Amino acid sequence: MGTSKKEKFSTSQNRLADLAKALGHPARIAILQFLAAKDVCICGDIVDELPLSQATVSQHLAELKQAGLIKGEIEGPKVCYCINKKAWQEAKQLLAQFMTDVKSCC
Amino acid sequence: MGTSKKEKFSTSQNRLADLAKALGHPARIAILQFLAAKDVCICGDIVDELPLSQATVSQHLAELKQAGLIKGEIEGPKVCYCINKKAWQEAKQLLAQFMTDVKSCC
DNA sequence: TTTATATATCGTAATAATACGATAAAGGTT
DNA sequence: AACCTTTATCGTATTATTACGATATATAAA
Repeated sequence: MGTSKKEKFSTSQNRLADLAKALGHPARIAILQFLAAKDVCICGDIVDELPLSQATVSQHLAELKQAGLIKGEIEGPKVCYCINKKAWQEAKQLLAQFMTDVKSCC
Repeated sequence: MGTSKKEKFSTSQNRLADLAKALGHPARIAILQFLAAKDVCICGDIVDELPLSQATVSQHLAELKQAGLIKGEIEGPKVCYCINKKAWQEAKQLLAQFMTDVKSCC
C-alpha cells in the first residue's frame, strides 16, 4: 500500500518536491551552511563538523549530490565538496517562484 | 539505530528542515498550488483534485497544517482551507534568506 | 611494501513516511 | 429520527529514511 504515487504528479511538481526533500533534514542544512561559510571548496573536515558518524554524513552528502545541489571532486585521498552553483541558482529560482506564485488570500 | 539526531542541530536549522520537508512531496506541492490558483479559501473539492484517496489527502493536509503553512476552518459539514498568509511569508523569507546566504564559490 | 588517512559502500536495525480501507465524528437534510 | 455528506482518525501494510559498525577502496606517506 505504501507504494509511491509520484508518477501521478507533474515533472515540475516532482522536481520542486525533490529539491525541498533534499533540504528536509537539519544535517543537510548544516552541511550546506558549512560549505557556504567557508566560501571555498571544502576538502575533508565535513565529518568533524557534524555530530554524526562518518557513514551517515557520507550518506547525507550523497543525497545532496543526487539532488544536484553539491558536487565532489577527488583531490588526493580527500574529496573537495562545493555547492553546485548552477543547480543552486536554479533551485533558488524554482523555490522562490513557487513561493511567490502561491498567493494567500486571507 | 535509526533514532533521530535532530536535537543535535540548532532550532533554526530544524525549522528550515521542517519547512522544506513539508514541501517535500508532490501531493503537498499540488495542494498548495491548487489553493493558490483559486485565490479564495477552498471548501471541499480538494480530494477530487488529487489522484489519492480521501484518507491520504487528509493526512497530507494535516502535515501542511502541522508545519503551519495552511489553516482549516470548519464551515458546516465541510472545511475551508487557506494558505496561512503570515506563516507563508515567514517561510518564504526564511528559505530565500537561506538560499541567498549559501553562496557558491565555484 | 607497509601503514595511515579519507571516503564510499554494504549490511542491517530502527524509525518515519506514504497510502488506503474501514470507521468515527460532526453537521446538514428529509 | 433516519440519512447523506464531508472530513478526521484508526489500523495496518509497504516502502523510504536515518543511522552506524564493518569493510572496501584509493591515495599518500613512511
